[in-house]
Amino acid sequence: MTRTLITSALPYINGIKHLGNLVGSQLPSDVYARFCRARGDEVMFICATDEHGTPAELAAAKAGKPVAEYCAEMHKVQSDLATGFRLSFDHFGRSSSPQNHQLTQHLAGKLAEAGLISEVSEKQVYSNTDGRFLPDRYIEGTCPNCGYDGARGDQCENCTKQLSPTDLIDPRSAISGSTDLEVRETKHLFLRQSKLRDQLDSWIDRQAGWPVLTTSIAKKWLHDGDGLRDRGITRDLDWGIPVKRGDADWPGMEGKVFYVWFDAPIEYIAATAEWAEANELDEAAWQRWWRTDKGADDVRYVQFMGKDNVPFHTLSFPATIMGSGEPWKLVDYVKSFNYLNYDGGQFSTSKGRGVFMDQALDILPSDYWRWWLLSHVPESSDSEFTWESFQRGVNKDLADVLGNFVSRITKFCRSKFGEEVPEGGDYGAAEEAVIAEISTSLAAYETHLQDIEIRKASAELRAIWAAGNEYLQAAAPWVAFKTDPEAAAASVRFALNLIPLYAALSEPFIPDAAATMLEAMNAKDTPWPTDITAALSTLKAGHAFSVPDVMFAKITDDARDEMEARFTGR
RNA sequence: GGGCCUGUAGCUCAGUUGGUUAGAGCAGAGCGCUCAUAACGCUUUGGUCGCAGGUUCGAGUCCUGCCGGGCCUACCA
Repeated sequence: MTRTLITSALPYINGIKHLGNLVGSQLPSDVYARFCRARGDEVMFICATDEHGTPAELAAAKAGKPVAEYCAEMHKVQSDLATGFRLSFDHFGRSSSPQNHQLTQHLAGKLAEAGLISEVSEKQVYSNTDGRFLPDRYIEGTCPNCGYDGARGDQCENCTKQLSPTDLIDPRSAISGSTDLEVRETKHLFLRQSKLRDQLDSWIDRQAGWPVLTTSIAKKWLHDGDGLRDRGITRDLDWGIPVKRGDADWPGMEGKVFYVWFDAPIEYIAATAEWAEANELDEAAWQRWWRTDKGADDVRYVQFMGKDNVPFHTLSFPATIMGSGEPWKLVDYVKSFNYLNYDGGQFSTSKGRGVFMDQALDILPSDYWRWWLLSHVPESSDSEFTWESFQRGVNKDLADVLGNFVSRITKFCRSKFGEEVPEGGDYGAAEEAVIAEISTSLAAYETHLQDIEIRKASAELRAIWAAGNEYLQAAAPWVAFKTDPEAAAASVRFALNLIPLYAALSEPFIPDAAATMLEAMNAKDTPWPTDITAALSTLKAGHAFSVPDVMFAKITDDARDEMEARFTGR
């Protein structure tokens, strides 16, 4: 049996994510996971909250809560939203888990043993008022280049000049506004990625078929300037994984924690260990997914992420894995996405611009969002959410093409033959033609899903739905019924059989509607089809069904205008 | 500044290693149907493929330059 390990980039803990975050990783990874499962793969689908770092500490402070408590609450919120969107994670973990602490410290120890960790002393800005070191972008001041007074310590947003915090005139803390800042010496661990550059480079070269977006970003980092730079993997923070070499203390690193980008990808592995524990399984149960010496050599590992995450997944994390000298599973395919914009601009948390996951579910069921977002997923370039496009896509594809098909054939059957599959007549040339057409489409659909070409897959799925309406229109059982009821019965039987087929094929995209269709057709165990002829003969004469409620209500113009006004932001 | 991506019908996008008359969905127009969520089906109007050169028997596809949009640029994550 094919074994597929799938991870989605970890959503950061400091708030509810917007639709752009959702469509850039979790949603497409869910489609792929569901498809792999339906096809019969053994799947491990992992995600988690990314909980460490300065923004988490600040968000907790703003909420007036201890950071551990804040993170626990937000994890619950994000976990519930994942459920709301039907994200079918086998485990939704936390990067703050004991498993991740242990594994992160273990890997750091191995890297140190391999000579891939160096200690570097550097000067950083410390805020006495805030009682913390400030990352570059948390320092604001006046730009020495253009005079803009809101410039950040890493870059001036106004003139785009790259800065360092000490360049700023009248620097202040972006957190408190305090000017009581000083430069302090602090020691940090660096991952010596540069020593692994050639190994990483040739590894990337061997990955034929990765998206250009993925490889071009990796190549840029490998070859830009002096090549891949070493990277600091520790921070002066309270909240995080304490710096240790395995179980042992790390002299000189007391009070420091690992950098979130060091521990976050390790959480993919640790979350699988969390899954094992949650299911009362032993270590071997998760190790067979991650240790090539313990069964993971036949696993195919696919990662999903937004483009901003690519360097960490193609370079830093592989460097950690390779450098450890231990047989951990490396990723086989890195699927990356561009961004989804909101009506001519970016989604903005601070400006309240755009739709966030909790708001979306308040407005409409998850299938509506899943369908539109997935059929517009930003694969080749950034894409854009507009209410008009959302309304059109949902109304046309879901309500008119799929929903109305189910509605028209079940209601017609009920009125002429009752709520059971009618008897009589045989399939003929018309049915054979549809079978041939859907067989061809199915092959294309599966190819696109295998290749993780989500947009193309959605277009193919839609074409399969449309084939049902085309068939009904040509067969016209409402006409045949008057002169040849047997022929009408055969047509109706055939069309009814399309419903469970559609449900099985649609499940990766719209799982709730798929379940509704199967329930209505009294066909809950319908498998992924391998033979369309057989699939369309599954429901026999006399098989009882019920007419489902309207599956997708249309979005009216008024409702659309209302939502548009509500989410414009300020 | 550097790098990468992108510009194809009114809109959203496909267009394999260059190969005849550039495709799909939506929107528009016409016709048909009346089972259905005024839904469905059929037909059809739209494109000097961003601009200008070049290579080639042949360029949407390759090369150069220019113009527009976007992203990344390593201490936010």
